[in-house]
Amino acid sequence: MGHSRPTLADVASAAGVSVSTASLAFSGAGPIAAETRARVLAAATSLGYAGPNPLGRSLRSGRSGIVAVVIGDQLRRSFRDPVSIQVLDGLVGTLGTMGLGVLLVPATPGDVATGDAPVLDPLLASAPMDVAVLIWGAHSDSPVLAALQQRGVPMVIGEGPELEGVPLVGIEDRSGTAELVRHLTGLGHERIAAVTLPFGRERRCGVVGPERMEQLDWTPTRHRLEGFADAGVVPAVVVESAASLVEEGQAAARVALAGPDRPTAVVAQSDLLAAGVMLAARDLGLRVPEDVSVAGFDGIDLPWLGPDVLTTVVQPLAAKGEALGHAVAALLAGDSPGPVQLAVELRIGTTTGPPPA
Amino acid sequence: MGHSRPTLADVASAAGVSVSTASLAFSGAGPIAAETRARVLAAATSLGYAGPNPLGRSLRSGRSGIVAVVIGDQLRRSFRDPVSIQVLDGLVGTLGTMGLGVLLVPATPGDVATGDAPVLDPLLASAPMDVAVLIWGAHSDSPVLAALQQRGVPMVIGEGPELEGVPLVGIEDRSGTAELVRHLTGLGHERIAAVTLPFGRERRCGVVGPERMEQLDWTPTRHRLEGFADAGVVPAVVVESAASLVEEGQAAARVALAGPDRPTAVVAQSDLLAAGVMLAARDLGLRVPEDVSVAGFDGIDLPWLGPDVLTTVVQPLAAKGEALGHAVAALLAGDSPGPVQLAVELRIGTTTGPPPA
DNA sequence: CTGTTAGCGCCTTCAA
DNA sequence: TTGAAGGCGCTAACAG
Repeated sequence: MGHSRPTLADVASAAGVSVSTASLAFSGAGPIAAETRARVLAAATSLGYAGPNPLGRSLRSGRSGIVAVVIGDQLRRSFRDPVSIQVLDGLVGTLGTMGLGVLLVPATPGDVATGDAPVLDPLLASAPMDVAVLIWGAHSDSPVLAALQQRGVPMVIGEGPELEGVPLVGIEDRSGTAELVRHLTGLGHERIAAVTLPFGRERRCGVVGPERMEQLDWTPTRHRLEGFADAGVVPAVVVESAASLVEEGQAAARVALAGPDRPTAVVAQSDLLAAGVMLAARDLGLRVPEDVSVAGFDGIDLPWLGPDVLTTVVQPLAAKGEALGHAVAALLAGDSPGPVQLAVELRIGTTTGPPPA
Repeated sequence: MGHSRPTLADVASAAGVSVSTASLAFSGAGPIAAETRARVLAAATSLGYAGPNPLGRSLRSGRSGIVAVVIGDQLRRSFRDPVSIQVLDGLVGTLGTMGLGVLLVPATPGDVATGDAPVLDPLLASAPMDVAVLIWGAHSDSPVLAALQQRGVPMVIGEGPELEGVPLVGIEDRSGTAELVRHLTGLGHERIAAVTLPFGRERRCGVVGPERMEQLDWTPTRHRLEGFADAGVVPAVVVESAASLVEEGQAAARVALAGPDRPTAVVAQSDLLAAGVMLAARDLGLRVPEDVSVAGFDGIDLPWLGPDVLTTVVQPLAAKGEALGHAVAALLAGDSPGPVQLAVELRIGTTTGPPPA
């Protein structure tokens, strides 16, 4: 009783003005006498009024100022990867300057696995959001897309499939990989293994055969594999990983480097995977790059690789986040921005060299 | 015109019922005939109505369903650390089951450094939020605290100072460190170095003297140092790091292990720092643990440490996130939960052993 | 420059 | 079991 938080009406009456005048004093969106404004602000201070309630403002304007970022099943899986973190950082920063906040929305609920039924997190259907960003991959058949479309929430996709009316922000995965592969063939490599990112929703780890190749439903994975073909190379073996993590790369490399006709080079689709490949090579007693060359993708810091510098395709991660942010802004302004394709750069390190004689 | 999204009123009139009845059909919070309900739902589907608008619901209920998580200056700094990610994951999961979403709110704006003035991110003042969580440390004089208190937003603090009426979730940093230090003294170590987490807002890297010790304003750093005293040990040298990162630990260790009277053991206040210490030791030609013992804190996975297993104090990270989530729930339910102190566990690995003879 | 009026979409009394 | 009415806090028209 009595000590509920003051509203704009309270402030207005304390200052002896009308509510709309008080509103102007805060928003500044209209002419107001400096003295009136000061009086309103003084009244606000004395009442402990901290500014207009965002809930009222939202309802009135139809905008919440909230951008949902849809993350995979679990945060710890999606964001153990510094790649995602850096993109998110660029996004949060860009949106922040526009007064927009980022709401983390899991695609599926965190508590219990419900077996087969692809249950969606209720937040997807009920949380306030002006736009949704699918920051890292999206499967074309994802129920997430359907749910958002049903709500009429505009979307921005990072690294995903092309969808009608959905702005896309990607990088030159394909030509970047091609350039990397040409670097290796230029050094004389002929048997090159590929360690890939996940293929789709169900995560597996192991050698990819023709039938599995048909199930490939993750855009960056596909693009980066296509880069091999562009360079005129058929991988000696393709090993799929279950996630972009060091230990996954290690497991995949143990498979890729086994067998009689060992590849002389391994191209991993992420730097973390590449780091795992290096560890596996070390465990197998192989020197890098004398016995086997290793390359990655992303260009993140890996301080613990020690004296080695990974050969990799550097992608502009923060810029990707910013581009996603600008696409969001454009959408909110009523535009429908076209796809953005950011440039990558091949960085030659010390982990690639000529194949063993 | 005309194709604005349908409202509950539209659905109600299409179904031939009143708005309040239609509301009941969706919320289920009241008696309604199954047939009426079905009719409303059918009308909703045919109109493409995706459920009650969260903005209207929020204004009415006074709740946004949004929990702000205040992050440090930059995401990439705060969340490059797997420790924070795992806590955040536990928090997002727990809040998700209660229908609450997590909004990332930077403490300071991301775009430009404004020199001296400690500018706060405008989201802190204007974003909708029912509760704010300061997940990782809070300085007692932080303007963030003042801003939130001014708005009347209830807070939960992880690993921070005790504040009147603010629930705190912490771990047994102090006794955990003490136990670790006793393990080392039990092995015979007498000269033990400490590599600490940051001391406060201004990040430095280097040896800590008495005057700097007075400026210590970060709770976990302080607690973990106090653990030394509890074990009856005065560190041979205390080196402060600027962040919990591998390269920082490496830099700190280069300082700690220099000089004539080299410590025989290094206790780092995080596992990432400890990993850096190990790299530095390797660079200096020191074997671990034969020449120097190394211990950490956190218990995260470090697959690339190779055959070594780090001796460390394992803290329950996901459980910390869950505890934060439960504190939020309690606050929203009108309770004021007391402080929570989670247990830690000393895990002896292969990186600690007797000092060199 | 300031006040009046009219909702934004929803939920919750209360009465029928 | 359903309907009618009121208002959550704010802002955008318009009128003065």
